[in-house]
Amino acid sequence: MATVQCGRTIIRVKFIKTGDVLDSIEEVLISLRRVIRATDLHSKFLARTTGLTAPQMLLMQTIRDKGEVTIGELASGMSLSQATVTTILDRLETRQLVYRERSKEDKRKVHAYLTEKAAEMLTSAPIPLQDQFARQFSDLQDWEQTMIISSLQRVAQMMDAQHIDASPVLDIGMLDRQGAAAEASEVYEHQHAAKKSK
Amino acid sequence: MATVQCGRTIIRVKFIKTGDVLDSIEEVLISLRRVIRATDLHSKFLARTTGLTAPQMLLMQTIRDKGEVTIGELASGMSLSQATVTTILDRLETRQLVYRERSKEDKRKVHAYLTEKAAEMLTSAPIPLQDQFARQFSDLQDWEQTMIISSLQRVAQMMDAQHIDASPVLDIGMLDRQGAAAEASEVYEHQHAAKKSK
DNA sequence: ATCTAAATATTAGAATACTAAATAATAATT
DNA sequence: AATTATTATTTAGTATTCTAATATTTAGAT
Repeated sequence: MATVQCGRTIIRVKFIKTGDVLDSIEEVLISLRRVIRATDLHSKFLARTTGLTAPQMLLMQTIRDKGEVTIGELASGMSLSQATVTTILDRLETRQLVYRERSKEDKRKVHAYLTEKAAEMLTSAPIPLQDQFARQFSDLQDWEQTMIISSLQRVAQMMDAQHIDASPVLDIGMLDRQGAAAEASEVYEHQHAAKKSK
Repeated sequence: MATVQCGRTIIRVKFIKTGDVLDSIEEVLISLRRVIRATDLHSKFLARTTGLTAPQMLLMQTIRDKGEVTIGELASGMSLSQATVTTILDRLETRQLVYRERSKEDKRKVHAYLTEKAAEMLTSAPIPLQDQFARQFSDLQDWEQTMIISSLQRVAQMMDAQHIDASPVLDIGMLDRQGAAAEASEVYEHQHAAKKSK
């Protein structure tokens, strides 16, 4: 019976030994493909229903989330070239979903803003995948929600590990930051120091 | 201390109560975005290094996996229109990565095949993301690998639940199908019957 | 102050992806 | 035989994405 400390939380685990690591990886990849495919189909659905394409939608969401952003920030944030962002913004601007204003501090920069219309569209837009997912997710038990979150964070961390040197272990303690209480009953030595990225 | 049965396996869990379900969902979505973004960046990288675009690569992989496929099967399998598949195949055919043959049984149908060149390219192609991921994944402990797999399968299942009526709970027993042994120590009543999709 | 270099956004041009509609060929049905 | 359905292609139009070139502004150096 293994026991592992996660922040102030203890998890005691007894689990099967999977037959082959390669098979496990294959299962992970299959699941990931399924997830990615589902989101892919979803964004196609959104494109059909809203008349906006996925990049357009994503760009608007990014503007909403980041507030006053420049084109360059949008480009690097979305991993696109500035030219691409410009053309997408052009299309959004002709639909009056976005407007641009040159910065007063640095006249090289241009800020992008959402219009009222766009803000409404984003809030009132159908987000069936997220909604449906959220509904199902909230029906799960706490331990399962926590498990999923930590697993996904771990996977995400491993995937953009290009930028990270050597922190192969998820900071499960992050789960604890909501301020929930937990009592320890057993402790497993944590092999790697937790480390925040960014 | 909650205890849950997963197939023949028992997991005993004591975990924090996350503050707010909405926050949890937000964390899940953020992680998913990170994962999807990582794979997205990866396919861009592949496109740069191999000279092929992501759809082209995916199409070739699909042909390899499915064997003798028609254009329509490729289209539905990849959720694209036949026209799109046709044009992608056109480009692959000019590069001599794919060839087509009209079916003898049903002359409306056209089968797509990989050339030697393509098969080689697929096997020898750099798959650094998967490799890197696989390396890190295999370094994880068994319980963590299992946790990640079941979490991902659960998420994937919830995401394409459009097609599924009402089986909101992951068939964790699937994890057991490798034939590994496990001893039970406690049992938590499983609320939902396991159910295989497809 | 002037010149140079860097940063920033846009434009232009090209390749790809995607869809819908029309077309053509074959198979199945009546 | 005639009609209908299936399958793949072509065509036309829009969107995405990149690189390279351009213009403008800012910052730094002389």
